[in-house]
Amino acid sequence: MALNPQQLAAVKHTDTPLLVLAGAGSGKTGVITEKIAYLINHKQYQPRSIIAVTFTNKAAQEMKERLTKKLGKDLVRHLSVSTFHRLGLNILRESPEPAGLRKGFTILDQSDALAILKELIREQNSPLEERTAQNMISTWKSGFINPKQALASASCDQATSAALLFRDYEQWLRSCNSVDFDDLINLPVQVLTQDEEQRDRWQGRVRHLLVDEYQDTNEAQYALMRLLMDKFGALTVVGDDDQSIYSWRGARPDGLITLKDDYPNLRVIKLEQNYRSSQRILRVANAVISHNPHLFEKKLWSDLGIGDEICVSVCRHGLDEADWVSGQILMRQYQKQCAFSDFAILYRSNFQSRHFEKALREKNIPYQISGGSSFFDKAEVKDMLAYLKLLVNPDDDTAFIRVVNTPRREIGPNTMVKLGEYARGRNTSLFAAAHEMGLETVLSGKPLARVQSFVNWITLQGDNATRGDALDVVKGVFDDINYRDWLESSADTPKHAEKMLASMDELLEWMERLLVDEDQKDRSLNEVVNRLSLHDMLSRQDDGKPLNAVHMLTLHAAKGLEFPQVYMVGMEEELLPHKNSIEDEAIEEERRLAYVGMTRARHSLTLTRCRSRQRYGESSLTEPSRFIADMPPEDVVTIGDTGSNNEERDRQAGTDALASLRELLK
DNA sequence: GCTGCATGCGTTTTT
DNA sequence: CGCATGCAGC
Repeated sequence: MALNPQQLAAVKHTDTPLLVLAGAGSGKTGVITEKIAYLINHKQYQPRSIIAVTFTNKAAQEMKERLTKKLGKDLVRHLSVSTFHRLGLNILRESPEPAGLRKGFTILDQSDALAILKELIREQNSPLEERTAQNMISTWKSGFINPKQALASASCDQATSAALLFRDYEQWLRSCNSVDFDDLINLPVQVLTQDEEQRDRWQGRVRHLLVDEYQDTNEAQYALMRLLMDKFGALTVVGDDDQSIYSWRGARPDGLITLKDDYPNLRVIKLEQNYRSSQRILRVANAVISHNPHLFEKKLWSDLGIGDEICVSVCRHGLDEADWVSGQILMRQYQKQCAFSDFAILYRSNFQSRHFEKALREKNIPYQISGGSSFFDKAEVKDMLAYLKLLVNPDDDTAFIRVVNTPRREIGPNTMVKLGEYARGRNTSLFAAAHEMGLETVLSGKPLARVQSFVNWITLQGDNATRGDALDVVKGVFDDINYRDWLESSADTPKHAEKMLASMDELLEWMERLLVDEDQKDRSLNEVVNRLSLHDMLSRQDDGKPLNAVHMLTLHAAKGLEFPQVYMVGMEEELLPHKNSIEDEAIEEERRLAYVGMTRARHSLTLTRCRSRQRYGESSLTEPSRFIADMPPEDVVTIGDTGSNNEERDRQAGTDALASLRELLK
């Protein structure tokens, strides 16, 4: 890769902390990979002394691929390139005890955590909604506030209730030997702070830490970062305040400023040349983002030619929009003889993908949806994962409850309540409680025998899994419980059964692939389960070739990626900017989201909006997104707009009248 | 204790 | 409109 002077300066600056302010498409990932190569090839750094951190598994994966091309497999194997969460997991795995964990601990995803909160809300008769509680707890945790402090500082009833849930939630997690996503950052900080030996180990190892998408770090991640590189480490962080889109997860865009206070010898290098987009795309994107206040002045420019106008297509409704976009893709693909994978459809919310999926399928256009990983939300997949989790960590109550009666073992709610109360009273997991003699005071006869037979079976399978070939054991487990038959009999339709069996095969396929790593070394079942929990898997590719399919993703998931032709859909008020953000007056972040989306485009950018849209089955008229009005008119071509909403309004009035008539007739 | 239907409810973004 | 939860019957 040929570097421009600023990029070169960023690569060669290795002695003091460095902040690279990198605009969209300015080659920041290239700078990170080049710098890693430079450190190894010219500065004689050991690969294992370099740690690179990204925010998504996808980004980590991509960086690894680029590095492999440049440095070869042998070197890359020793490099640490991962998300913050995986890095935290690695630290915890080496030293779980100071964090109050035991080997084999489980990672709960947010739906697992939500289920726990739901149960606690029931127990405590708490007035809170699960999601609200989860958000509050997560915010506390990433700010290093413990339940006691949360309770002490609670200034309203809601905060007090949440703090009480927080207290029991933390206790529940520890007694199940489980961690949530926040713990994967928090607990390592605790370990490195308290355990001197571990701190020395890690600090002795880290010579250079590189953080991509720095604007998205939250306080906990920043603390972890500092702890890791405090002794000998040097630091390179790369970020762009205009692309900060995770403040709802605790990211602090002003962290770019804090850095300067914490590291007075910080060097700042700006990358302002964009190598991705046409001048027109950049001009429009800049016009939109210029309405935001800025921490750093930055003028992004491109010499890739003026390019085509940005097209704004106004459609009648959602189905129309999907139809139009898929038609355009089909036409352009044919005209230009380009790949389907050159196209991307970007949207604000996952639910918007529905219509597009349908339209693309109808036209036989291949597509792939990234993010919104519905796969792990499926009940059958959760069940299977719960079995795996239980083999590795029998104390995982969440998994225990999930699978204890799936398939039916005639262990019903009555038995479970008694077992649960007994376990809570002794502050142990359900699994441990089932082994205690005292359980006979609350359970007896068949129920007791059934519970004991279940836990014995789990113990046996777990032992086998740690000893023998993990895949064989797992397959054996599912055979043993006749899981295939259970799926078939529990499905409402044959079609559904087929889908569930396909999910099962897919998960087994994943496991097979994950059980053997790049070096043909066997991984433990524990490691595989961790990867599945973090959704940290190799991207699904056939024969190692990326598939030729239209990309469909959310604006959040699109960050860091680029596509020759981009369709940004649903450019309407209440979608982008999102309704909640309008209410919260948090428009700046929505504007950055729009900016991120637009700057993904290389050659062509098309925006679409609908005059009316179905919401919860009811259709209603929409307003164009305010961001469209911010674009220079001379760079924009609008099509399909009849100039007013009249026609649509009439149609809408007719539909409404018909609906109310029907309502009356009922 | 389990299966089936009906009502009611809801959608931001991710590790 | 689609999903999940809750109630009523077997």
